[in-house]
Amino acid sequence: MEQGFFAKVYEAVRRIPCGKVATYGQIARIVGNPRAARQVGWALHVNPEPYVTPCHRVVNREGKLSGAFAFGGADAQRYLLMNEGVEFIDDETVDIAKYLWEA
DNA sequence: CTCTTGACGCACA
DNA sequence: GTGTGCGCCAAGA
Repeated sequence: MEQGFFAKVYEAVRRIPCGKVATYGQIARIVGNPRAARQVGWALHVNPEPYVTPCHRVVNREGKLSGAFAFGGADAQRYLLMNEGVEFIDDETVDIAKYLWEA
């Protein structure tokens, strides 16, 4: 089941604690490819198990939602993050400066 | 096997 | 500080 890059992405994303958010670049760096931030998003795109891979805690460098959410839409993502205590600056932007996950 | 697209990031103007 | 362009890695057609 070792998909290599993908498996690492899922593993890193699952490490994100509740109430925290991580950036694609952060995940990319963890998996060993700091330049593969795009592939991180792709890994979540093919996210085989969105219930175990909290892609809703993964946002871009600006804390902005990707827009393409595998759970049910950005609306669901806002609800989940807000439910975890994450504060939103905009309807699709979280206060990543305060809720950024520290690996 | 080759080209384009893609849930991003960083450098430069 | 803001806007635009290029680059990196991987997968689909």
